[in-house]
Amino acid sequence: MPGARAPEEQRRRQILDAAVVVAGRERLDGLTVRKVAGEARLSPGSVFFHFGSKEALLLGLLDRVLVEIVGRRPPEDAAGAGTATARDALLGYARQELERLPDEREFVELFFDFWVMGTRHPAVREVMVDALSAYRASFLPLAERIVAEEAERFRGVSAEDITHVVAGFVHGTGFQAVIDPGGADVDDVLRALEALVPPPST
Amino acid sequence: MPGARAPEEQRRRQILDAAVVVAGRERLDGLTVRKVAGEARLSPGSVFFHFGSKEALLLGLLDRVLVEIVGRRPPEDAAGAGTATARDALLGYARQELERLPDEREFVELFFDFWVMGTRHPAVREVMVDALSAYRASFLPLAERIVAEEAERFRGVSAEDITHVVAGFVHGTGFQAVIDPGGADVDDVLRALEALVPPPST
DNA sequence: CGAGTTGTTGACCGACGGGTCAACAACGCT
DNA sequence: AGCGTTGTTGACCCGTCGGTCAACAACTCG
Repeated sequence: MPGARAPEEQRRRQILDAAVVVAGRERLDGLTVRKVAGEARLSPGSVFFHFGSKEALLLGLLDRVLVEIVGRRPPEDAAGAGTATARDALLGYARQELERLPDEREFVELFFDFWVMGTRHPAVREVMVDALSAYRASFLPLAERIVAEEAERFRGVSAEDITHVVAGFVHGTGFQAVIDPGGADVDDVLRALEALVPPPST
Repeated sequence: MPGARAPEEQRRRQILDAAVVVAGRERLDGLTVRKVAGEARLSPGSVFFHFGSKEALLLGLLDRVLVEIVGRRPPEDAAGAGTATARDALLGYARQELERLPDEREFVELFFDFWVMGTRHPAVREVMVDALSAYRASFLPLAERIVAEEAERFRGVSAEDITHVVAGFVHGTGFQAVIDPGGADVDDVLRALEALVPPPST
């Protein structure tokens, strides 16, 4: 029954919701416009009417994924400061990141799918690179405090460099967890990390 | 001209060589049996004759990639010992791993393609998980020396845990480099890592 | 009520992919 | 020489996918 209007922009939401469902089930390479349309109980033509192309649909989906992964950081870690040393806060941050992996597994997988896709796809790459940069920036203040707390030890090392190390560790461990869940115990790995990165000697 | 025989098993090599070329150019998702056949100057039917399915061809290609990435470790690092402390040797190992990324970029990209593919594909997953395990095992002796050198500091931490941390960092940084080459200076990041992981206090 | 606008549909198109297969060619063996 | 084995070819089958489009339906505005 053609013509059944929808309250305007809600259609885009409806379609993106369907895209999330389909991608959660079949991953990025299993996502087709037809499946998304079917999941949204619409015709393929309608999806093209609202998005114009599959690429635009994917970029819309990517935004959704990024909101879930990098956006919506728990508010307390910008502060993150409080009582602990910056080193403890940053390690706590890493712990928190790794511990939420199992819960958000679906979005994490999609995040990594887009990561690899961005390797070939310029538009996706740009969005991903920005997102990764924003991700590191979210704990840059902690890294700055670390550098400040032990100026001699971190001579010639910038806070950004430290965020790269932490992000590298978190993402690498995330990738590992995605292909081999239950392969390594998160708690054991984190304790190893804490032993490798000692607290300030002061 | 059908019937032009080839010296037996050399055809498989020829086809896999072509697969490497095609995958290097178009990545995993751009690889089709037809393109591989064309690159090898054979007909598609011939590829199916020798491999049976695209999946088998991909598994063959995966072996090639793994030989390049995890196999063929420089001989000196098993020793790796020599004069330096284990901590220095392990950090040197990480440095060596990151520095070869640009040179082997093609294979590294394919390695990560297979990594993500393994997330959905059981056969690929199994091979990848084994390869990652072998990768960590290649510097396990260094991790064991680290634990031994400072028993108190690493109480309750196994050498395997340490390899997970190092592998996580290396892979995460590798993924980052693949999507954003030239995003972070490898040398800077490594100096940050070295500052974060201090030498034994002895 | 009538005309224009905005959606909506599903058939359709062209391309392409994995896989099959009948025909055929080179070689080894007896 | 004759024959079976092993390759090799390329046309072909069939499904799917992104995208288009003519037809049509609801809603709006005059």
